[in-house]
Amino acid sequence: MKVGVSPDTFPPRSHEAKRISVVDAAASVFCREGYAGANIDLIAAEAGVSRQTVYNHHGDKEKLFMAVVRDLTERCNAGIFATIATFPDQPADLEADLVAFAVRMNRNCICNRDGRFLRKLIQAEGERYPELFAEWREQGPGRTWSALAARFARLAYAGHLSIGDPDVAARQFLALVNAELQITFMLGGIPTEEEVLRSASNGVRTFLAAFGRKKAPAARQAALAHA
Amino acid sequence: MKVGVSPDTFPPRSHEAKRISVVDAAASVFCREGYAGANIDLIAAEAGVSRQTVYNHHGDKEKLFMAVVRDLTERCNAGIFATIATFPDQPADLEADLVAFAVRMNRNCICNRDGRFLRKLIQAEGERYPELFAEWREQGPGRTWSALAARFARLAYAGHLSIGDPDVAARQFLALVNAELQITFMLGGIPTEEEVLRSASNGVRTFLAAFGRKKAPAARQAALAHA
DNA sequence: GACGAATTGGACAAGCCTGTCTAAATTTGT
DNA sequence: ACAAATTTAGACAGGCTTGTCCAATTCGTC
Repeated sequence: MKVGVSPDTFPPRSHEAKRISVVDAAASVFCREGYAGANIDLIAAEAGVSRQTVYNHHGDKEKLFMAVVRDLTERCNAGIFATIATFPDQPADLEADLVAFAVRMNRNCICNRDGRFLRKLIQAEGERYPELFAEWREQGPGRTWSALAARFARLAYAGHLSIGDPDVAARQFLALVNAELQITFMLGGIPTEEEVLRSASNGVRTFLAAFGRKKAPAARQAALAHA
Repeated sequence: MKVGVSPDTFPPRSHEAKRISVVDAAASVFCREGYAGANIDLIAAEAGVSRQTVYNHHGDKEKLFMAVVRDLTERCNAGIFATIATFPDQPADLEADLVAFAVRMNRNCICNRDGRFLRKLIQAEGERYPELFAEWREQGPGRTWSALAARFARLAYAGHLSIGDPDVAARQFLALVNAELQITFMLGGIPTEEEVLRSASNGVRTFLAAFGRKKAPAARQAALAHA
């Protein structure tokens, strides 16, 4: 309607650019100040546009907030699935590969701008907009865990791991590799590259101690039969 | 000054009762609405006192907020250490005892009112009041992990566990037994008793698979020697 | 260069919130 | 029962914020 959409050129250059700029600034301010504390004037200033432009593009504060959440959800999910695609299916060195994967997951999905912002908005406003975040819950963690569980199941099937329930293993993997970063996340901080690596290394070591392929599966099955 | 403090009687009965009532209501409202969105009138109404009484007791909104955080921090820490005191030092059934401990930890420290409220306030306002929450960080998680690590070290020393770094093991224990509750916590929900139990059971099983003392150390070492 | 759309800055009303003040009512201890 | 302290309801000023309106300006396009 508004955009003529000529064939091979960006029709609304600065228009769309400003829209994005507003959403980005809004994400930052909503996270820093909370929904109630966020100030439209501040968002406009941070986006480098006038207050009126914010209203032109997004209607009102609540619609702007929803646009922010949808935007972050979409980008985060894209990042997560792109990262899961790099899961080591045929590991040369399983421990090293899993650590590298965990570090990628942290850097690209959890510690980056979108991840931190979305997490904070969910925590702060999740109860106020249940339907808005229900969507995130299904599209995000739900699918993430399934996809990751499938990868672990494949590793188990190939004999690299010894896993009971792949869904449980996937959740525990994520919990383990982030175990030492919880406090930093809680306070909104960004862990250093070294902290991420150490947490991932320790987590993967424990994960493999629990699920790593046992060299003597017969003995293990015998022990289980005993019980 | 204000309180005469006669020897053996509670000088300000309903006075102090109202103060507590205000702090409790304030905790609830601050959590639900965020600091900026919290409304003193609403807090007063929820506490069953007049707005003026809130100001009489706590001065202004920011002081009230600090009182809330200190209150929650204190009670949470007390609960945590009371629960850690119930750690199974001489376990009859290590797995069952650790599961029961994890469930207690969840019920008494993490899922209860104070725990949920404090977590949410830390997440939402931690960056705005660094010094306020730095205190929590040192007194809470710092000491919790040390205390828990000491308990695990003792179990290891007694031959019940095989642990490298007790601090890492303590953090990973907490991460594992809460692995399946993360999403619920994020959205401010309260997991059911059954969910808590399942997460704890799965977490402890994996924890013991990684750190449990092997029943047949000779066979295991033989297998390792094989490789 | 000219046209139309988007943007800007500012003024503006309406509403809400904090924090103070007051006089009346209530509670507390003696 | 009395006196002091506390609590209450309500009014109130001051400040801030949202969302609208409008005239002037800038920008992109033809």
